[in-house]
Amino acid sequence: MASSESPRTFTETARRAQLIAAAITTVNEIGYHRASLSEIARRAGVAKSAIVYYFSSKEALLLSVVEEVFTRLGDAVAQAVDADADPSAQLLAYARGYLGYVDAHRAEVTAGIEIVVSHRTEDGTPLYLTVSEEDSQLLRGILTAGMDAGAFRRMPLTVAVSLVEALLDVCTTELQRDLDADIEPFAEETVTTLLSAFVVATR
Amino acid sequence: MASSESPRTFTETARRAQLIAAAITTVNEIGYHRASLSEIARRAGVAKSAIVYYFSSKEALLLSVVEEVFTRLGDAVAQAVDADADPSAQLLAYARGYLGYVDAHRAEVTAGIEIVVSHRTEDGTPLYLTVSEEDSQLLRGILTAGMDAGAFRRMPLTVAVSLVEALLDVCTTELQRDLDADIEPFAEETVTTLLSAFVVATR
Amino acid sequence: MASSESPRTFTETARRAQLIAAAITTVNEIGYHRASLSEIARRAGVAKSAIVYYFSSKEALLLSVVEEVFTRLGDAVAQAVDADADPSAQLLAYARGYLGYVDAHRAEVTAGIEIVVSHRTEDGTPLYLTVSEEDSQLLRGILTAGMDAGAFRRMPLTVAVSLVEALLDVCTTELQRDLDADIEPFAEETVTTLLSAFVVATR
Amino acid sequence: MASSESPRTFTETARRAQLIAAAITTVNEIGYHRASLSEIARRAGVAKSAIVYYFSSKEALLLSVVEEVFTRLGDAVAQAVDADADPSAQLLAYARGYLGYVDAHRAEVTAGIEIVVSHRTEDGTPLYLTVSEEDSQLLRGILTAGMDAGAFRRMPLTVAVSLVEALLDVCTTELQRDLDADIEPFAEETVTTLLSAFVVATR
DNA sequence: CATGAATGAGCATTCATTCAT
DNA sequence: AATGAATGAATGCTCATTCAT
Repeated sequence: MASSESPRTFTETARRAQLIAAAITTVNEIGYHRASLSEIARRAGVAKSAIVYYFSSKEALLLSVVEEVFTRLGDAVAQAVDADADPSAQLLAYARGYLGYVDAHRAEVTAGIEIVVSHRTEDGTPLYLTVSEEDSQLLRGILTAGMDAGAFRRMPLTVAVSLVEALLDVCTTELQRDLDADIEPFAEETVTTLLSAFVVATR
Repeated sequence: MASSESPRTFTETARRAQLIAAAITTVNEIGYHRASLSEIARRAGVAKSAIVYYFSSKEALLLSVVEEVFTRLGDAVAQAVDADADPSAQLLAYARGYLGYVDAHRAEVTAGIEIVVSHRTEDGTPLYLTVSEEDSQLLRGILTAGMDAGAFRRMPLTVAVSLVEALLDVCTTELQRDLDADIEPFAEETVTTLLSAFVVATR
Repeated sequence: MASSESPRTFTETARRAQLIAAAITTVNEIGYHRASLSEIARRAGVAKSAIVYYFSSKEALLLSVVEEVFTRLGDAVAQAVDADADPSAQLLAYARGYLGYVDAHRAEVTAGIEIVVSHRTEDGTPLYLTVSEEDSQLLRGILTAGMDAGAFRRMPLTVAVSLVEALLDVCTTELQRDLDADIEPFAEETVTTLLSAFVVATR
Repeated sequence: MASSESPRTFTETARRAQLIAAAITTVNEIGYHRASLSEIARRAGVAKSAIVYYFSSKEALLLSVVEEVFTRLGDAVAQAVDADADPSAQLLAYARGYLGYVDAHRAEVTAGIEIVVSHRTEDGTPLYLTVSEEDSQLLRGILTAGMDAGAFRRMPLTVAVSLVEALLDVCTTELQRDLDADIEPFAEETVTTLLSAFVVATR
């Protein structure tokens, strides 16, 4: 069995990565709800049961994809923000870091978003509701600091978070339309809009 | 047969409306991917085969839901915009009309969005790609006019459309979390952001 | 759907009976734990899904077999006992009624026993533990009355019930070996043993 | 290879005993039909393939459990009977020896019975049919001798054997309900019944 | 001696669809 | 106009077994 607490073997790590990659490809090619175990297995060149061997269920695999993708995205963004102290600069860094990562890792992010949007846990709640609660901590910190400092227009925190996330998702939506799209113009205007929406004009 | 080219009978129209309503309820209650024909039929109080009788397939029913919902939403928005001639006023009316309709028809819109986001056509393309191409004509007109008149910040039209739609979707996303949510604060800030993003300061 | 509260249609009743019969045949031929839905369906000449259509799961079908078999067996025994008032006569009638029914309905009873012995509910408890609690009421009544009247040797009720059931199962075990066995000698000695075990010599 | 004809090594003997013990524990904890190789291996603290290495198949392991358990039970009974020459005394010793061993080795016997009752060989025949044919030799000898000597009530030998085994199984059935049950009352009445069933009153 | 890796056959179940009535 | 009956393809998953190391 592969999902125990014991440290991962070399083969296990490699196989898991391979299967996660196959899952990403599959989701991008045929969409979340047609991405069956056999479709994923076919693309990975392994038997269906190999997936269950390494992840213990289809859901676990998909959740691993999500975790993998958004952990990396979160790390990239955190690192981008790290250099700045000023909320406005941080927000800008956040957006640039986010969009830069998305641009550089189109397939992963696109699949991750698709899964997060489409997947339902056993009780029927969508995944994006479960996931994002803790993941938006950095963003919430920046927004709170900015509003407290008077640098950002004041609004309820949840509203602010939703606005930022909605704007940043413009690019990923575009990528979902076409993985090879030129998102540069979208990214540019997104950033501009973001700043115009939050940063109050200083004299 | 019910799906012929002949004009709809009274019964047929009523039944279709009833089934569309049942589909909306079902999608809201258990989500798109659990909304099977039998679940919908159970809620409508008819046999599964009745759905196929009136809509020829499950997909056709869901597509009808989408068409119904977004046609009405489009009409409401068109009517709201109609009174104004000035692009800035039109954009404001567009947003207010859109958000007002969403607020007043939460269940329909939420279900429509859920379907549009989750459903894939046979070749795997998501529905929201197929649908929105022609439906954004009004918005594109307003934005083009505004940019041509120098009232709006200039940017590529597709980008502008995506930005507006992303911002307007903040409220529907919130409703997907909780159908009874108070979206007033979201709506307010969405409109403010929208205007700040597009309308250039005069003089 | 077929498992609702509504009264059974003619077809439904017939199909259910047919499927129960097929389940009995299958269990007798290849044993409980090889009696898969497809084996049962093959013997019934229907698709696997037809079983799920009429019973909502494999377990429900098997439980229906058990219920059917033991309800009828119980009725037959109750009717046999009904004529007598004296505990000793009742015990004799009980045994004769039981063994007579078993002899006349070999396949049903054999399959019922096999299922009851082998099946486990979701939490792992065997079925014969769940089932027999209430079903032994008649027997318990007879034994209690007999012991209270001094006609039967006195012993704990649960022990008495177990002894009687163990003895009566000698014949069904023999039938499990060979459905066409001559169980007459077994039945005869079972009854003799039963009486010698319980009925105290009068005078 | 481990299953060859060559004499068992020390390690091999120990491993086999360990795996048999794990199989017994597993069957008692989760029942025969959930006792998969991986469950057994987990409880034994070894890999699944280790079981196959020592027993060549799952079935072989289970058969070994049965053989082990019933050989020991048989030996214990044989030893108990050995002291007596008189059929009545021998039957009593047989029963007492049997029930004493069962009481003292609850887990083993319970698991053995569970396997014997539930398992089917490839052609579908239950195991208890295959097993008991030769194992009842001692009992058959006692019963034959007793009947020939006029000490026992005369009846067909197979019937007599079935009756004795059914009565002795009352206690194991009780243990299957609850491994910690107090079977003393059951044992007592079983013996009484056994004697009353077979031993003819001598004047 | 023992394992981790990988498989393939089989499982119960779901579900959109077809069709006779 | 509407249904109940029945299906077959597909799904996620279990598990004994094989095998290279």
